[in-house]
Amino acid sequence: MSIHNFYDSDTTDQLAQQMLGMLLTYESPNGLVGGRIVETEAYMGEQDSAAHAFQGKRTASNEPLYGPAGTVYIYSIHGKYLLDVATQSPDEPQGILIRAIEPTIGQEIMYRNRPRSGVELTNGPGKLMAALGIAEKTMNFEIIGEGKLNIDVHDRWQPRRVQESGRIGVSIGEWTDRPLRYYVSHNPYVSGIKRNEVNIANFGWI
DNA sequence: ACACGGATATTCT
DNA sequence: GAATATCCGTGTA
Repeated sequence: MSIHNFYDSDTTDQLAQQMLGMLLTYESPNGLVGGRIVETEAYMGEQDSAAHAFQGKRTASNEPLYGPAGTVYIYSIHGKYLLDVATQSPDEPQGILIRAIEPTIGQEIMYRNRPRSGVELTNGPGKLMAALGIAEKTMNFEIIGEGKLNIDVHDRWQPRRVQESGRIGVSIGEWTDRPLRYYVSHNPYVSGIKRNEVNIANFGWI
């Protein structure tokens, strides 16, 4: 197995865009669940004022960011659990936050995990983790694809258009307005998308 | 002990 | 739509 993989094959912002459409799956105790990635954010490491590793900040909880490309980084905020994948070489603490998925596998299981209607199932980073049924950090330091969490880089739906914007919840430093959030234009599972932006016919896929 | 955050739910005009 | 209320793990003290 090579030490190089998708997660160090390009700059982190480029990787975040390329992840849109990929199939994310989790072999949960209740069965296989997952869906298509429709929204991501890139965090560019020590120089990025919004990143957990800004200025080299390194603690027990953000340590997975310093792991090799593809390391799972689950962290909690406001009592929720969020999913990141570390990018670039070890000790280069960049990463990508998975912000929303369009559910395609095990939807019944996910609606049981998170009893909300429609897009409310997975249209946010904490929501999608609750839907998958992940509420702990035990998968930290695993390499994505080597455990129960997987992102299939070869199984990718093609977005008609990729849209970018500033990152959500980021309000400090000069990186606040950098367009490092990416989403599938017109997809209903994108967080905060307006109803009249949704393309009900194709959900924004080719 | 305590303040706060890469969020979400609820409660209003 | 916008303004709270609440979530609880984490970092610093």
